[in-house]
Order: sequence, then structure tokens, then C-alpha cells
Amino acid sequence: MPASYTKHRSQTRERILEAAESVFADNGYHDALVDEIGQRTSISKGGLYFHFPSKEDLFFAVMDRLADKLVTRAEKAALNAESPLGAAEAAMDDVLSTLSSQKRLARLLITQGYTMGNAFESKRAEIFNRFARVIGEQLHAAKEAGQIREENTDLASLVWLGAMNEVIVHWLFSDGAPPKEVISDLKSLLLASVRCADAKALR
Amino acid sequence: MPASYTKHRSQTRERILEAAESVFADNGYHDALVDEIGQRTSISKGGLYFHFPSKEDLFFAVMDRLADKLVTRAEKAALNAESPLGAAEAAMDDVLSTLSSQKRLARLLITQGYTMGNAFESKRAEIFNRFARVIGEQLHAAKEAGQIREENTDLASLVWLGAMNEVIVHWLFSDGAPPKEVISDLKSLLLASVRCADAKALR
DNA sequence: AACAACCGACTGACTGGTCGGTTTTGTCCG
DNA sequence: CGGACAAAACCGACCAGTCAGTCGGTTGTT
Repeated sequence: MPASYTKHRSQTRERILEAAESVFADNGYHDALVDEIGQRTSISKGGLYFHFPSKEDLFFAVMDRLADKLVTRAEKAALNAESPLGAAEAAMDDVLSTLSSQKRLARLLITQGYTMGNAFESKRAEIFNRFARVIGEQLHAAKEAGQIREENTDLASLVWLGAMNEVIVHWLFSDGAPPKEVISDLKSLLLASVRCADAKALR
Repeated sequence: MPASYTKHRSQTRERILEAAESVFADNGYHDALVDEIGQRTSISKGGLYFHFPSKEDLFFAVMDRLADKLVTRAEKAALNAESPLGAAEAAMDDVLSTLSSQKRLARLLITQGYTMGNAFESKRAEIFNRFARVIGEQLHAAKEAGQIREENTDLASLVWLGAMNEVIVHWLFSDGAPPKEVISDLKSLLLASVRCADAKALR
């Protein structure tokens, strides 16, 4: 298999993933038609099935790609902080800002993880655990460094994640404010929750 | 229409709702078969469609009924508390305990709200908002009473709800501990988040 | 008789996936 | 260079399973 084949191949894969992301975001897994992904890519159904073995696999690939992009961004944002707690804040900040400007993606990421019966649950869990770990590691370090008094940092990271998730969901389905606008208040709440020692961080 | 008709009628409806709850909980909306609900009730498909106009309507009815039961329980639990903050804790406590012992229902309530495409989103939001309001009202009262320092009680209630939700999800899909077992730590975190003035409440 | 309640075989729309065939791309050799 | 060959990439009509919902008919109640 010549090299130039594989190159073009991955380009096409990417094109398909892009279109699929959009179709899944618009319609959800069940109501998304493989044929529509075909239309948007100008690739026939047969062509699609040359690149992906099933609709399900395609969906998984889309979600993985999306999660990768977000986690990578968040991790990078965390690196620029000068303290563990700052890093946790930065990661949170980044995710909320990013999703604030991409409602469709937020929806896809957060709600569609549940849409395929039991098959996808573990994948959804995996994705959320990746986020949780990013936060959790920083909180753990913050504890070691004496920045916070909370002991159970695993639970704390779950609380942070859940809070972020709920804020986003509320924005998506109940006309809540965009996450961006509540970041500041949310930070105060979450910093207080882990009993941040630094009073000024609570403003 | 004689009275005995309507009486028997509502009994049958109840029987159907019970069975449907179980089938939906086991399989999720899409993979649940109307025929299976028929089997479990010993009522034929035609019979079911005499009582409910569509599968979707039946699902809605099941979810409403479930949410009603839980919210009512939680509200009752809140009444027995002697302070607003205690009431909020009690409501949280009650919901987590109840769901801890009913994994299938927890799953149904929390994840299946997303499984029917866009059709069900508003209903899911409605149900969660009911819970949020129960907590939110108590937190607001707690603020008025000077029990907590947090100002933004609407956001705080969202944080509480999101935290509870995430703990449950983690239990459901990542072999996390049953919510019951983390209630105590979770309480500490959430009380701290709203800057509870009473130091001993934080233990 | 009249109406509610129920039955269950049937239908028809829907759509993921297949497959035989066609086109495009890269390679090799004379 | 060019033409022959193979493999990749792509096409799209078609298949086959699925299942919500229907409807003409039956049973039970008042």
C-alpha cells in the first residue's frame, strides 16, 4: 500500500468525521441518517462503509475525537497556571469558555453520550473520567501543597465536574446563562467547596 | 360512563405504567418494545394503545410519575428539618438514599431523559428544575436567615444538583461507591461551597 | 342494546448494511 | 513516455429485519 494512499485516506476520514459530527449534533444518534452524512460529504453510503465498519463505530470515533480536542486544550491551559489550584481553575475555565461558543458541540458531547442504549455508557463514562482526572490531579496536588483543606479530592473533582455539567445543561435546555457568564460565581462556589485556604482567591 | 369503569380503568393504567417503567429501565427508550410491555402486563398491544396514544406518551407518563414520587418524597423530608439549610440537606439525603437502593430507577431517571432525540429534552429539563427548585428555595431561605454567606443561591442549587447527579452517574457507570456512602463527605463539600456560617455543621 | 375494554394478526414506513460493479490512483516495466 | 495491471476508493440500487401503530372483530359490563 503506497504512502500516498494512506495520506489521502486519512484526509477523507477527517472529512467524514467532520460531517458526521455535524449530523450527529443536529439530530442525535438515532435520528441521524447515514445517508445524510453521505450527502454532506458527497460520498456515497458504500464509500462511507469503506472507511467505517458501522454507524456505531463512526459515532464512537466522532466522540473520541471531540473529547480529545477538549481534554488536550484543557490540559494545555492547566500547564500555564502557577499553582495546582490555579491549574484546576484554568482547566475549568477553558472548557466552559470553549463550549460556550459551540452550543452544538456541547450538546453532542454532553447529551449524546446517553443516546445509544447501554452500548455507549462506558464510553461516556470514559470521556467524563478523563475530564475528572485532569481536575482531580490538580486538586490532589493542591491538597498536598496545602492550598486547600478538603481531603477527599476524588469526590471533589466529581463535584466540580458535575457542577460544570449541570451549568452547561441548564444553559442548553432551560435558557440559562451561557457558562461563560457564570464562571466567576461558579469558581467562588467551587473554591469554597474544597475549603481553599487563600481567602483572597474567594474574592 | 359509570364510575366503576373509570376506577378499573385507572387501575389498569397503573399496571401498565408499572410494567412500562420496568421495561424502559431495563432497555432504554429505543430498545424497549411495546410488545414486551404487553407481555409483562398480559395486555395485548391493542389494549395498551387503548390506554395510551403512543409509545412516546407512555414514556412521558412513566417519567412524570417517577419524578412526582421522588420530588414528593424529598419535599416531605425537607419539612421535618428545623432550619432551611437542614431542609436542603434532608432533601438531598432523601433523594440519594432512595436512588441508592433502586439502581434501575436511577438509571431511568437520569440517563433516559436524553435518549429520545430532541423531543424529550424539555421534559428532562422540567424534571431537573423541579429538584433544583426544592433545593434552591431552601438555600435562598438559608441565605435570608444568615445561615450561609453565598449570594447566588440559584447557581448554588445548580451546583448541588449537578454534584448529586454526577455522583449517581459515577456510581452507575464507573463502579463508584453507592451515593449513600458518600453522602457525608458530599454534604461537607456542598455546605462549604455555600459558605455555611455554622462551623460545626462542617464537622 | 350500547359501550368500554381488549385482542392480535397484519401493514407499511424506515433505514442500516451489502454487494457487484465502476472509476481513480499509484506502480512497474518495456 | 505510455500502457498495462492491481489495488484502493467509491458508487447506489437493493435487501432484510424491525416495530410502532392499526383495525376489524371479540368479550365483558351496565
